Amino acid sequence: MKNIQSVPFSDDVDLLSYEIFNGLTEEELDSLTQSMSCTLHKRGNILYHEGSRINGAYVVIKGILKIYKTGFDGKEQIIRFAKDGDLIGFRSVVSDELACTTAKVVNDAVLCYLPAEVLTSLIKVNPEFAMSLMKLTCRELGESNKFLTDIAQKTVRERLAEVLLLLMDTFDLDEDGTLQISLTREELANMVGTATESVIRLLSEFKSDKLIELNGRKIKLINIPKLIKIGNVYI
Amino acid sequence: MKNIQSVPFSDDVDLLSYEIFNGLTEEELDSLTQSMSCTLHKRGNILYHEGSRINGAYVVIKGILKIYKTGFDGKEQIIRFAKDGDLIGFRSVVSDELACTTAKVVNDAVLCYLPAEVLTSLIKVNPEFAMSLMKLTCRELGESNKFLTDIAQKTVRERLAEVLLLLMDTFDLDEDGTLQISLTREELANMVGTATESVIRLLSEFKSDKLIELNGRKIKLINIPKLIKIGNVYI
DNA sequence: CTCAAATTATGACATTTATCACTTTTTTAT
DNA sequence: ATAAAAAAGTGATAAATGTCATAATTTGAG
Repeated sequence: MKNIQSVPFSDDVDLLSYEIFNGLTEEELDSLTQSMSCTLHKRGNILYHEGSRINGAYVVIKGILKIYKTGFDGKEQIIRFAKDGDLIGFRSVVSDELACTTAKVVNDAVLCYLPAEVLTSLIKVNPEFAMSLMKLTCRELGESNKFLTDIAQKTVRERLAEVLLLLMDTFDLDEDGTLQISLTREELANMVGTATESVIRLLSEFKSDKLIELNGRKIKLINIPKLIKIGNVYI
Repeated sequence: MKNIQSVPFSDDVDLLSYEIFNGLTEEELDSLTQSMSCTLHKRGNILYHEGSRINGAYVVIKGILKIYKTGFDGKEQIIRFAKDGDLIGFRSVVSDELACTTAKVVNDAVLCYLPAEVLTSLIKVNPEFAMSLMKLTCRELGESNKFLTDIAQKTVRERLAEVLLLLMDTFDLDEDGTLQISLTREELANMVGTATESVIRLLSEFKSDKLIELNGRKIKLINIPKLIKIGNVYI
């Protein structure tokens, strides 16, 4: 069994390159580097479960994770994805509540663990760090509210177009316009908030309408302005 | 015209009694009291509009406001209500973004204005205050994600039951079990994320099923356990 | 108090979306 | 390489919800 889900990661990691740590002093960064342990996590590995107690946050060095909630009937609702430079799990650490989401590795990831004490003491010692963390949370809150409104008011078709554009913004396209992330139809459905079959049908429609091209899980966006129009996305 | 939408409010306001200001020192509280101006706002008054720049936050001393986003077709989505002791508008101040919601007075309110500079300097000077503000935001984020999942996965019927219970938790019931807040059917629909007609029909159903009693905008909850069951609400 | 405006209510109907049952294709583990 | 499992795809159908039209009722400004 490939049950070795997390193994030590030895490469040097340069924390400074991550936006969140901008405000830290030289010494703070050094001691932070000391107290962090980095591990490699395989696809499918769950970092923490909704409802569990978290004793620290993770810095995503590499890879992709999905952050989702589980509805009462077991269906996942993907809240967001985390990628390089993102800090996950700190919401629960800060608010001192149980994890309200599950974090699962989608693309193999290198993660550095940041113990709660270290995080909270940094917040208390370095106001600039506290401020940037707060900014982060506030932005997330803004996005969450935006998405809430979309799910409440837009049709599934609109939301799917929007999600494709969101994935483009988050993970970019490669040279030929293909989304750099590949998700199952079910995962797409869990982002959009609909049934898997609905996503399958709508993707086919988008394909017939020459908005996208499909190649297994690879989605190539070929008419972005039209997708923007369908999704009623203004930026 | 009753266009006098905001008038000075002279009564003494005891900031200490609000949870958010717990961590402040005597002096900080004093100077805060100095720099704040309190005003009375009438029902219907809009404090700030989505998309506008905010130069400060407001402490709600008394009254109720609805915080909502406007969808692309003009339909409101109520994100939450603010009442005594709540701090509103600080998300935009902290994240340094335009307001992503509109705040409108539902029940006449006394609000104290807290200029951005004062707020940010407090965050930088007092780590405990920063921490409690961050906790607040993190909790809000948790709630927003919870609601997002509910809207994505639950039926309108379930969500309406849930919203009634949420209103009970937020605003309490009076002696005979009636919700202390009265909203129009449209406002309820804008919370639930559905059409006004659907709310009207479902409320009638709940009434026939002896779960609630209706008296104009007053809603009396008479079978809370059943509402919990219908709404799939676990606490 | 009075009247216009807003809200509530209701029925008929259209549309969207979910569900179920099943086949085909792809992925994954050994 | 191959079998088993997972995912993708499709059609038929049901259920939920939105929309529109219109009437009744309530609210609130003057």
